[in-house]
Amino acid sequence: MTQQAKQLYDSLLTLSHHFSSTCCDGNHCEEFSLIDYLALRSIQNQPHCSIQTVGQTLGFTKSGATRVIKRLEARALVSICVSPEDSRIKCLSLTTLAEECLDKTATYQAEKINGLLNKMEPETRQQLLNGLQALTQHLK
Amino acid sequence: MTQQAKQLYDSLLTLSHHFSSTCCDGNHCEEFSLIDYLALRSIQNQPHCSIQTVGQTLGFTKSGATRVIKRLEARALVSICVSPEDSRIKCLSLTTLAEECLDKTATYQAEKINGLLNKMEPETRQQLLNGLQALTQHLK
DNA sequence: CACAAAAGGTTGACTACGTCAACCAATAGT
DNA sequence: ACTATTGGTTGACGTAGTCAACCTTTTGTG
Repeated sequence: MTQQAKQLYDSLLTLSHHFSSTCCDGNHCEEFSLIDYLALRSIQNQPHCSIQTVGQTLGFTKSGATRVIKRLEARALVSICVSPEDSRIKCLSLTTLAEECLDKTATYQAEKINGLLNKMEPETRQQLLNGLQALTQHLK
Repeated sequence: MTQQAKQLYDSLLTLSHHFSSTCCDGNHCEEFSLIDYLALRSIQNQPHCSIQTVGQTLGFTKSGATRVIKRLEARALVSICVSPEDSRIKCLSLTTLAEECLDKTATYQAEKINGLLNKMEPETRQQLLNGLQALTQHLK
């Protein structure tokens, strides 16, 4: 039982290391750190995402979040405007460049993962997917 | 199909972020970055591990590897001696402190993971484990 | 209404971490 | 012997995030 969990932990750490940076290998697309990628996705999923919201999803302080957003803005990946309701808050949104890059990256990585999955039995594959989704669900 | 892979990629990134630092929450034990933890495990698994070997398993340059080892040595987690066969090479080994910490950390994390696994069906659990191990195997 | 408290965000000083290039020492090849 | 190669170290550098202090805007209260 605990043995099972230790093996799982091992696999998870290996995977974590492997996916700690994210790219789509050239193809006129940006390369992202895991953090930057998750920040962009956080902005993508929230309608009027604030800077601190990004910080919370990443587990950063607000100053850290500011810096992440700053560099994404410098790369023309996010656009920033002031909230009409509360002028302290900044509303973040993705540029079309960012949308494209996220899409390309997801597709590229999905293909790579597909390559791995195809080496597995179809039902094992589905089981893995179900298991992982259950696991990430319970993480929250 | 690709949809499946994209979902999987999502889950993997979430997990990667979650496990990017490793601790056993006090308990008289050290807290590790993912890198430091993997470096220690690399040393643990290799009989007479050299510095560059660590660098290779982490995907670092040799200078990066030197720096990782240096800080682990400063924390009294690795001991270094010169290889009797080739005096250019340094042999790394874990101190007993490191052994203890790795063990405690693995146990602690395994318990946490067990908590998650227990929320899943027993067979789903085993399927997840099998699937993940297959996946990490194919990564190499 | 006024004024203090709270909340969003920014910035400077700092620390941690890894790369690059140049370097030293030791081994290997011829 | 003498050169090339290999393991390792170090200084200069760039990136990245924290902390604390700060500004600005909003909120809450007497």
